Amino acid sequence: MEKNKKRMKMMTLDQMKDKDIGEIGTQERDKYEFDLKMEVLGDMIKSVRKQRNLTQEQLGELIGVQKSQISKLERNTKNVTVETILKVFKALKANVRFSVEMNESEFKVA
Amino acid sequence: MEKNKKRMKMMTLDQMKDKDIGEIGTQERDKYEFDLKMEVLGDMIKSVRKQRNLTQEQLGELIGVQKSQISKLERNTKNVTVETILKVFKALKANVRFSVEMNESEFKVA
DNA sequence: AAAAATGTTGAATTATATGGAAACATTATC
DNA sequence: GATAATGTTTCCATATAATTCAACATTTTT
Repeated sequence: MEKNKKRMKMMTLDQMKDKDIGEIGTQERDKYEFDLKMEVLGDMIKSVRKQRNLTQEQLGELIGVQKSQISKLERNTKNVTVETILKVFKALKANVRFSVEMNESEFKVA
Repeated sequence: MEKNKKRMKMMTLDQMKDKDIGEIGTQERDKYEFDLKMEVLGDMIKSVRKQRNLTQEQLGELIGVQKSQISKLERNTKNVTVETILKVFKALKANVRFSVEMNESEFKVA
């Protein structure tokens, strides 16, 4: 993260900003937050796809699935598999970063 | 990413370092890379759990699953669901970050 | 405003992730 | 090195993610 000055535009979601993860909320709150993240994930797919100027059908072809599947990935606030995420963004030639951080430590995963 | 100078230790995996995602490899290569990421993900769980000084059984209790399930998540190079990832790291009070970046743009998801 | 292109939805199917139980293996503790 | 604690594996059930097809809806183009 030192020399990562690659001048990037950041589209940070307000709702997604750092929050006290220590304080566990109610179950509804948890579900809400999960749905939010899933929704955002779908938005990301759509957003990147648009930037690549691809239709759902075209993206589907790249991956090997129907356009309906892409639509679902973009709109459904359902759960998703890591494999699916990687598959989609790979087709979109986008780099997926997944990291976990604790107090003082951060662990890069991909 | 500007004022993210929160002094963090980074455990970067050599194998995981930035690579040309534009150049799509063979299918075996793809699978290899996917397995790698899954393996690393498992390692992360284990690593954070250890830092929290928890046994698999204890972590399991926090989440509400058997220790065998934790073991599987840590060792299995299988696919995993986003919900599961979040659930585990939430129990570990660790913050999960997931982002997607293209050429010039980065999109924060969580 | 028709026609064509693109996106959405629902129902059904298939594949597979989640999970428990118990037996086994490994590692720590005495 | 026996005992206890921790982690692993296998077999199995259940839930649900991935996917298709086809009809429908929306948006874009002409």
